[in-house]
Amino acid sequence: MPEGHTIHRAARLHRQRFAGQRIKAWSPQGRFVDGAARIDGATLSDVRAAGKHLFYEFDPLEILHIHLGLFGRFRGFRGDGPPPTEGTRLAWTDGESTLYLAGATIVELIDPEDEERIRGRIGPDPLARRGDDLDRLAASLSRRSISIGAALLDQKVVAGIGNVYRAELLFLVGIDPRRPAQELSESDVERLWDETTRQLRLGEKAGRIITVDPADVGAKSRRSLDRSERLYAYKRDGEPCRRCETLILSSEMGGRSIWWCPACQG
DNA sequence: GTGTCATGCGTAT
DNA sequence: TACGCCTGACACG
Repeated sequence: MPEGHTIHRAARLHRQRFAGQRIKAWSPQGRFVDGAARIDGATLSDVRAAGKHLFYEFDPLEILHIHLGLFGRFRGFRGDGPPPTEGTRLAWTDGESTLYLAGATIVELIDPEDEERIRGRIGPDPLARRGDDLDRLAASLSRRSISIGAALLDQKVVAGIGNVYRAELLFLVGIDPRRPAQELSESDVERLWDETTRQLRLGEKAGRIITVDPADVGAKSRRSLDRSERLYAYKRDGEPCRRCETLILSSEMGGRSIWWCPACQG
């Protein structure tokens, strides 16, 4: 569900499916009636993702800003699809496909300047790489007197990482989440950023988070991994590390639970 | 049916 | 640090 990979995937799929199409929009739940009326009959011209934010641009110009929060979810259907659930805030169709959105924290129409403001307050996005990302990340980490585990959940540090990726990425690069962000070496930061980019790209493609190397669980391919085999650390407290059998630990960090292997993540 | 939990985040204290 | 907000899935009786 909604970490950065989900958001970028939604942008890509919705652009493919609906860009250039005239949209009929409504709000089954009734909490976005006015907004839906403003995009009803407009043509979707572009869909952009930035970290965990989505921006849908319409012609005549309207910008729909969506943030899925913890529970937000899209559901897409060929044709009309089933009736929307009670919580469906926004529904639209172009006649060929139907899209439902429920549970999102933010569903609003904004001005272009608002989009810029939102983009300006988030950090480098591993799924929208720019040349200076690594420098921005290193500079940002060197300024923070918090643990790397807490830093990774801060969207100003990296835009798009959530609680699953934070645990998994730190496992993959062998860094203890409790280590002070400032103390990471240049090469630690570089490895972390490369792994972040790699994993989010894989997640965007697959539509789910799978970080485990199939060889570590005796499987042949990533696709064949069972749901219970896809992650190394997240929610595995008390279970043996998939690489060294040491029991996975957990604690609170940055207001959320985190899990790590005390042996692999020195 | 009820209770709990969740891949988020802003605001109040 | 706590709480509220958004919804739905699943465990439990």
